[in-house]
Amino acid sequence: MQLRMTNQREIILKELRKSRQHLTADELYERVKKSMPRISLATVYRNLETLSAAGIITKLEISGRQKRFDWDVRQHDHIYCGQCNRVDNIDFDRELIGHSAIGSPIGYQVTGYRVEFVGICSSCKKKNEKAKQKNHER
Amino acid sequence: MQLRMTNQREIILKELRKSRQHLTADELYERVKKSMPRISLATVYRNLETLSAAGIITKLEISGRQKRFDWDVRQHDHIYCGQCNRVDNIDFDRELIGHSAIGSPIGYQVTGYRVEFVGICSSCKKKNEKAKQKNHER
DNA sequence: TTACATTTGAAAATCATTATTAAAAGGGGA
DNA sequence: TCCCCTTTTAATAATGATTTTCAAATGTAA
Repeated sequence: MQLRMTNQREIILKELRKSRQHLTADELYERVKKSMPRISLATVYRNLETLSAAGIITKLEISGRQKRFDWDVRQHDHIYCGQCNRVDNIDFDRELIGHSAIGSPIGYQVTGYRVEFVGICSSCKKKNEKAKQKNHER
Repeated sequence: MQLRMTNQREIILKELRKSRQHLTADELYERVKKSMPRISLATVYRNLETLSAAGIITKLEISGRQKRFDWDVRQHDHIYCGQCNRVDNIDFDRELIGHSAIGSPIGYQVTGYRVEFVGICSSCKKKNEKAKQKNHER
Protein backbone atom coordinates (compact mmCIF):
# COMPACT_ATOMS: atom_id res chain seq x y z
CA MET A 1 0.00 0.00 0.00
CA GLN A 2 2.39 2.69 -1.17
CA LEU A 3 -0.47 5.05 -1.79
CA ARG A 4 -0.71 8.59 -0.62
CA MET A 5 -3.75 9.12 1.55
CA THR A 6 -5.12 12.44 0.48
CA ASN A 7 -7.91 14.08 2.35
CA GLN A 8 -10.59 13.23 -0.17
CA ARG A 9 -9.22 9.72 -0.53
CA GLU A 10 -9.50 9.20 3.18
CA ILE A 11 -13.01 10.55 3.48
CA ILE A 12 -14.23 8.46 0.55
CA LEU A 13 -12.76 5.31 2.06
CA LYS A 14 -14.06 6.10 5.53
CA GLU A 15 -17.53 6.79 4.21
CA LEU A 16 -17.63 3.55 2.19
CA ARG A 17 -16.49 1.53 5.18
CA LYS A 18 -18.97 3.24 7.42
CA SER A 19 -21.84 2.42 5.09
CA ARG A 20 -21.39 -1.35 5.31
CA GLN A 21 -23.13 -1.43 1.95
CA HIS A 22 -22.28 -1.86 -1.70
CA LEU A 23 -22.54 1.71 -2.88
CA THR A 24 -22.38 3.19 -6.34
CA ALA A 25 -20.03 6.08 -7.06
CA ASP A 26 -22.81 8.63 -6.97
CA GLU A 27 -24.38 7.27 -3.80
CA LEU A 28 -21.00 7.66 -2.18
CA TYR A 29 -20.60 11.12 -3.70
CA GLU A 30 -23.84 12.22 -2.05
CA ARG A 31 -22.59 11.04 1.32
CA VAL A 32 -19.10 12.45 1.00
CA LYS A 33 -20.44 15.82 -0.06
CA LYS A 34 -21.89 16.30 3.42
CA SER A 35 -18.48 16.60 4.99
CA MET A 36 -16.68 17.95 1.92
CA PRO A 37 -19.17 19.98 -0.10
CA ARG A 38 -16.76 21.10 -2.82
CA ILE A 39 -15.65 17.60 -3.81
CA SER A 40 -16.33 16.64 -7.39
CA LEU A 41 -17.94 13.45 -8.65
CA ALA A 42 -14.93 12.85 -10.87
CA THR A 43 -12.74 12.81 -7.78
CA VAL A 44 -14.93 10.15 -6.26
CA TYR A 45 -14.71 8.03 -9.39
CA ARG A 46 -10.98 8.58 -9.68
CA ASN A 47 -10.25 7.63 -6.11
CA LEU A 48 -12.53 4.62 -6.10
CA GLU A 49 -10.57 3.43 -9.10
CA THR A 50 -7.27 4.11 -7.36
CA LEU A 51 -8.33 2.47 -4.15
CA SER A 52 -9.56 -0.65 -5.90
CA ALA A 53 -6.42 -0.84 -8.02
CA ALA A 54 -4.45 -0.76 -4.78
CA GLY A 55 -6.58 -3.57 -3.36
CA ILE A 56 -7.97 -1.46 -0.54
CA ILE A 57 -11.53 -1.85 -1.77
CA THR A 58 -13.18 -4.00 -4.44
CA LYS A 59 -14.92 -2.91 -7.59
CA LEU A 60 -18.03 -4.97 -8.25
CA GLU A 61 -18.98 -5.38 -11.85
CA ILE A 62 -22.29 -7.00 -11.10
CA SER A 63 -24.74 -7.32 -13.97
CA GLY A 64 -26.88 -4.29 -14.45
CA ARG A 65 -26.03 -0.68 -14.85
CA GLN A 66 -23.78 0.92 -12.28
CA LYS A 67 -20.63 -0.39 -10.75
CA ARG A 68 -20.62 -0.77 -7.02
CA PHE A 69 -17.79 -0.64 -4.53
CA ASP A 70 -17.20 -2.97 -1.64
CA TRP A 71 -15.25 -2.06 1.49
CA ASP A 72 -14.77 -5.78 2.15
CA VAL A 73 -11.88 -7.14 0.11
CA ARG A 74 -12.20 -10.71 1.30
CA GLN A 75 -13.37 -13.01 -1.45
CA HIS A 76 -17.09 -13.54 -1.28
CA ASP A 77 -20.10 -13.69 -3.56
CA HIS A 78 -23.12 -11.51 -4.05
CA ILE A 79 -26.80 -11.51 -4.63
CA TYR A 80 -28.59 -8.63 -6.25
CA CYS A 81 -32.19 -7.65 -6.56
CA GLY A 82 -33.37 -7.85 -10.15
CA GLN A 83 -35.88 -5.14 -9.41
CA CYS A 84 -34.03 -2.41 -7.53
CA ASN A 85 -30.40 -3.47 -8.19
CA ARG A 86 -29.53 -3.55 -4.52
CA VAL A 87 -26.53 -5.78 -3.81
CA ASP A 88 -25.86 -7.90 -0.72
CA ASN A 89 -23.40 -10.55 0.28
CA ILE A 90 -24.37 -14.17 0.03
CA ASP A 91 -22.89 -17.05 1.89
CA PHE A 92 -21.79 -19.46 -0.80
CA ASP A 93 -19.22 -22.23 -0.64
CA ARG A 94 -16.78 -21.63 -3.48
CA GLU A 95 -15.27 -25.07 -2.96
CA LEU A 96 -18.27 -26.39 -4.84
CA ILE A 97 -16.88 -25.07 -8.06
CA GLY A 98 -13.16 -25.77 -7.92
CA HIS A 99 -11.12 -26.52 -10.99
CA SER A 100 -12.89 -29.70 -11.91
CA ALA A 101 -15.98 -27.75 -12.77
CA ILE A 102 -14.40 -26.19 -15.77
CA GLY A 103 -15.26 -28.14 -18.85
CA SER A 104 -14.07 -26.98 -22.23
CA PRO A 105 -12.79 -23.45 -22.13
CA ILE A 106 -11.96 -23.59 -25.83
CA GLY A 107 -8.53 -22.07 -25.73
CA TYR A 108 -9.11 -19.78 -22.79
CA GLN A 109 -6.71 -19.52 -19.96
CA VAL A 110 -9.13 -19.26 -17.05
CA THR A 111 -8.13 -16.69 -14.45
CA GLY A 112 -11.19 -16.67 -12.24
CA TYR A 113 -14.91 -16.78 -11.98
CA ARG A 114 -17.78 -14.99 -10.43
CA VAL A 115 -20.97 -16.39 -9.00
CA GLU A 116 -23.83 -13.99 -8.95
CA PHE A 117 -27.20 -14.78 -7.47
CA VAL A 118 -30.31 -12.94 -8.57
CA GLY A 119 -33.48 -12.51 -6.58
CA ILE A 120 -36.06 -10.18 -5.18
CA CYS A 121 -35.05 -8.36 -2.04
CA SER A 122 -37.43 -8.22 0.89
CA SER A 123 -38.34 -4.58 0.39
CA CYS A 124 -39.25 -5.14 -3.26
CA LYS A 125 -41.21 -8.21 -2.27
CA LYS A 126 -43.29 -6.08 0.10
CA LYS A 127 -43.72 -3.42 -2.53
CA ASN A 128 -45.04 -6.02 -4.95
CA GLU A 129 -47.50 -7.42 -2.43
CA LYS A 130 -48.97 -4.00 -1.92
CA ALA A 131 -49.27 -3.36 -5.64
CA LYS A 132 -51.05 -6.67 -6.01
CA GLN A 133 -53.54 -5.81 -3.28
CA LYS A 134 -54.29 -2.51 -4.93
CA ASN A 135 -55.01 -4.33 -8.16
CA HIS A 136 -57.54 -6.54 -6.39
CA GLU A 137 -59.30 -3.56 -4.87
CA ARG A 138 -60.06 -2.09 -8.26
CA MET B 1 -44.95 -16.24 -28.82
CA GLN B 2 -47.73 -13.82 -29.71
CA LEU B 3 -45.24 -11.45 -31.26
CA ARG B 4 -45.54 -9.87 -34.62
CA MET B 5 -42.61 -10.76 -36.80
CA THR B 6 -41.84 -7.59 -38.63
CA ASN B 7 -39.32 -7.51 -41.38
CA GLN B 8 -36.58 -5.92 -39.33
CA ARG B 9 -37.35 -8.18 -36.39
CA GLU B 10 -36.93 -11.19 -38.61
CA ILE B 11 -33.68 -10.07 -40.16
CA ILE B 12 -32.20 -9.19 -36.79
CA LEU B 13 -33.11 -12.59 -35.41
CA LYS B 14 -31.88 -14.44 -38.47
CA GLU B 15 -28.58 -12.60 -38.45
CA LEU B 16 -28.00 -13.27 -34.76
CA ARG B 17 -28.75 -16.95 -35.21
CA LYS B 18 -26.54 -17.13 -38.24
CA SER B 19 -23.61 -15.62 -36.37
CA ARG B 20 -23.43 -18.37 -33.74
CA GLN B 21 -21.76 -15.77 -31.57
CA HIS B 22 -22.57 -13.48 -28.69
CA LEU B 23 -22.94 -10.20 -30.49
CA THR B 24 -23.41 -6.70 -29.18
CA ALA B 25 -26.21 -4.52 -30.52
CA ASP B 26 -23.88 -2.53 -32.72
CA GLU B 27 -22.06 -5.57 -34.08
CA LEU B 28 -25.42 -6.90 -35.10
CA TYR B 29 -26.41 -3.53 -36.51
CA GLU B 30 -23.38 -3.59 -38.80
CA ARG B 31 -24.37 -7.00 -40.11
CA VAL B 32 -28.05 -6.25 -40.52
CA LYS B 33 -27.31 -3.04 -42.38
CA LYS B 34 -25.89 -5.07 -45.25
CA SER B 35 -29.29 -6.45 -46.19
CA MET B 36 -31.31 -3.52 -44.85
CA PRO B 37 -29.25 -0.37 -45.21
CA ARG B 38 -31.82 2.05 -43.85
CA ILE B 39 -32.38 0.29 -40.54
CA SER B 40 -31.60 2.33 -37.47
CA LEU B 41 -29.51 1.33 -34.50
CA ALA B 42 -32.42 2.18 -32.22
CA THR B 43 -34.53 -0.38 -34.05
CA VAL B 44 -31.90 -3.01 -33.42
CA TYR B 45 -31.81 -2.17 -29.73
CA ARG B 46 -35.58 -2.04 -29.55
CA ASN B 47 -36.08 -5.39 -31.19
CA LEU B 48 -33.35 -7.15 -29.28
CA GLU B 49 -35.13 -6.01 -26.17
CA THR B 50 -38.48 -7.20 -27.48
CA LEU B 51 -37.11 -10.54 -28.62
CA SER B 52 -35.42 -11.22 -25.33
CA ALA B 53 -38.51 -10.18 -23.38
CA ALA B 54 -40.41 -12.74 -25.44
CA GLY B 55 -37.83 -15.40 -24.63
CA ILE B 56 -36.76 -15.86 -28.23
CA ILE B 57 -33.20 -14.80 -27.49
CA THR B 58 -31.27 -14.08 -24.29
CA LYS B 59 -29.81 -10.84 -23.12
CA LEU B 60 -26.41 -11.31 -21.51
CA GLU B 61 -25.57 -8.74 -18.92
CA ILE B 62 -22.02 -9.82 -18.45
CA SER B 63 -20.07 -7.53 -16.21
CA GLY B 64 -18.24 -4.86 -18.07
CA ARG B 65 -19.41 -2.70 -20.86
CA GLN B 66 -21.76 -3.73 -23.61
CA LYS B 67 -24.65 -6.11 -23.40
CA ARG B 68 -24.52 -9.10 -25.68
CA PHE B 69 -27.28 -11.17 -27.16
CA ASP B 70 -27.42 -14.92 -27.39
CA TRP B 71 -29.43 -16.84 -29.97
CA ASP B 72 -29.26 -19.89 -27.71
CA VAL B 73 -31.93 -19.70 -25.02
CA ARG B 74 -30.99 -22.93 -23.35
CA GLN B 75 -29.51 -22.38 -19.92
CA HIS B 76 -25.75 -22.36 -20.03
CA ASP B 77 -22.84 -20.39 -18.67
CA HIS B 78 -20.23 -18.15 -20.18
CA ILE B 79 -16.60 -17.24 -20.14
CA TYR B 80 -15.37 -13.89 -21.27
CA CYS B 81 -12.00 -12.51 -22.13
CA GLY B 82 -10.93 -9.87 -19.65
CA GLN B 83 -8.86 -8.25 -22.35
CA CYS B 84 -11.07 -8.03 -25.45
CA ASN B 85 -14.46 -8.75 -23.86
CA ARG B 86 -15.21 -11.60 -26.25
CA VAL B 87 -17.79 -14.02 -24.83
CA ASP B 88 -18.01 -17.78 -25.35
CA ASN B 89 -19.96 -20.62 -23.87
CA ILE B 90 -18.41 -22.74 -21.20
CA ASP B 91 -19.30 -26.26 -20.30
CA PHE B 92 -20.05 -26.12 -16.63
CA ASP B 93 -22.11 -28.51 -14.55
CA ARG B 94 -24.77 -26.45 -12.82
CA GLU B 95 -25.69 -29.39 -10.63
CA LEU B 96 -22.62 -28.47 -8.62
CA ILE B 97 -24.39 -25.47 -7.25
CA GLY B 98 -27.94 -26.60 -6.65
CA HIS B 99 -30.11 -25.19 -3.88
CA SER B 100 -27.97 -26.38 -1.04
CA ALA B 101 -25.27 -23.98 -2.03
CA ILE B 102 -27.31 -21.00 -1.04
CA GLY B 103 -26.46 -19.93 2.44
CA SER B 104 -28.11 -16.90 3.96
CA PRO B 105 -29.93 -14.83 1.37
CA ILE B 106 -31.07 -12.38 4.05
CA GLY B 107 -34.64 -11.98 2.99
CA TYR B 108 -34.13 -12.49 -0.71
CA GLN B 109 -36.26 -14.78 -2.74
CA VAL B 110 -33.61 -16.31 -4.99
CA THR B 111 -34.73 -16.61 -8.59
CA GLY B 112 -31.51 -17.73 -10.23
CA TYR B 113 -27.83 -17.35 -10.50
CA ARG B 114 -25.14 -16.78 -13.02
CA VAL B 115 -21.67 -18.25 -13.16
CA GLU B 116 -19.26 -16.22 -15.15
CA PHE B 117 -15.75 -17.33 -15.87
CA VAL B 118 -13.06 -14.85 -16.75
CA GLY B 119 -9.92 -15.58 -18.71
CA ILE B 120 -7.71 -14.70 -21.60
CA CYS B 121 -8.90 -15.91 -24.97
CA SER B 122 -6.48 -17.65 -27.30
CA SER B 123 -6.20 -14.73 -29.69
CA CYS B 124 -5.34 -12.30 -26.89
CA LYS B 125 -2.86 -14.83 -25.52
CA LYS B 126 -1.08 -14.87 -28.87
CA LYS B 127 -1.19 -11.10 -29.07
CA ASN B 128 0.47 -10.89 -25.66
CA GLU B 129 3.21 -13.35 -26.61
CA LYS B 130 4.09 -11.22 -29.58
CA ALA B 131 4.15 -8.03 -27.55
CA LYS B 132 6.44 -9.73 -25.05
CA GLN B 133 8.84 -10.80 -27.76
CA LYS B 134 8.96 -7.31 -29.12
CA ASN B 135 9.85 -6.05 -25.67
CA HIS B 136 12.78 -8.45 -25.47
CA GLU B 137 14.09 -7.35 -28.85
CA ARG B 138 14.41 -3.76 -27.71
C1' DT C 1 -61.65 2.04 -47.08
C1' DT C 2 -61.59 3.87 -42.62
C1' DA C 3 -59.97 4.01 -37.95
C1' DC C 4 -56.83 2.61 -34.71
C1' DA C 5 -52.58 0.51 -32.99
C1' DT C 6 -47.84 -0.73 -33.69
C1' DT C 7 -43.42 -0.08 -35.52
C1' DT C 8 -39.97 2.43 -37.65
C1' DG C 9 -35.97 5.88 -38.68
C1' DA C 10 -33.79 9.85 -37.28
C1' DA C 11 -32.40 12.58 -33.93
C1' DA C 12 -32.10 14.15 -29.36
C1' DA C 13 -31.74 12.89 -24.61
C1' DT C 14 -29.98 10.29 -20.79
C1' DC C 15 -26.87 7.93 -17.83
C1' DA C 16 -22.57 6.30 -16.19
C1' DT C 17 -18.03 7.01 -16.68
C1' DT C 18 -13.61 9.00 -18.33
C1' DA C 19 -10.61 12.62 -20.12
C1' DT C 20 -8.94 17.33 -20.08
C1' DT C 21 -7.10 21.27 -18.04
C1' DA C 22 -5.72 24.88 -15.24
C1' DA C 23 -5.29 25.73 -10.51
C1' DA C 24 -4.13 24.05 -5.88
C1' DA C 25 -1.73 21.13 -2.71
C1' DG C 26 2.11 18.15 -1.30
C1' DG C 27 6.67 16.92 -0.79
C1' DG C 28 11.29 17.00 -0.53
C1' DG C 29 15.87 19.17 -0.70
C1' DA C 30 19.13 23.55 -0.68
C1' DT D 1 11.95 28.99 4.45
C1' DC D 2 11.73 29.17 -0.60
C1' DC D 3 11.97 26.78 -4.91
C1' DC D 4 10.95 23.15 -7.95
C1' DC D 5 8.74 19.25 -9.30
C1' DT D 6 5.00 15.89 -9.01
C1' DT D 7 0.43 14.60 -7.80
C1' DT D 8 -4.18 15.61 -7.03
C1' DT D 9 -8.10 18.24 -7.42
C1' DA D 10 -12.52 20.71 -9.13
C1' DA D 11 -14.97 21.84 -12.88
C1' DT D 12 -16.28 20.87 -17.14
C1' DA D 13 -16.36 18.72 -21.51
C1' DA D 14 -16.29 14.49 -23.89
C1' DT D 15 -17.40 9.74 -24.64
C1' DG D 16 -19.95 5.47 -25.31
C1' DA D 17 -23.87 2.73 -24.69
C1' DT D 18 -28.51 2.77 -24.49
C1' DT D 19 -33.19 4.84 -24.36
C1' DT D 20 -36.65 8.15 -25.49
C1' DT D 21 -39.23 11.05 -28.47
C1' DC D 22 -41.98 11.90 -32.30
C1' DA D 23 -43.67 12.24 -36.80
C1' DA D 24 -44.13 9.26 -40.64
C1' DA D 25 -44.91 4.59 -42.33
C1' DT D 26 -46.93 0.25 -41.90
C1' DG D 27 -50.11 -3.25 -40.39
C1' DT D 28 -54.74 -4.92 -38.88
C1' DA D 29 -59.43 -5.54 -38.09
C1' DA D 30 -64.07 -4.22 -39.05
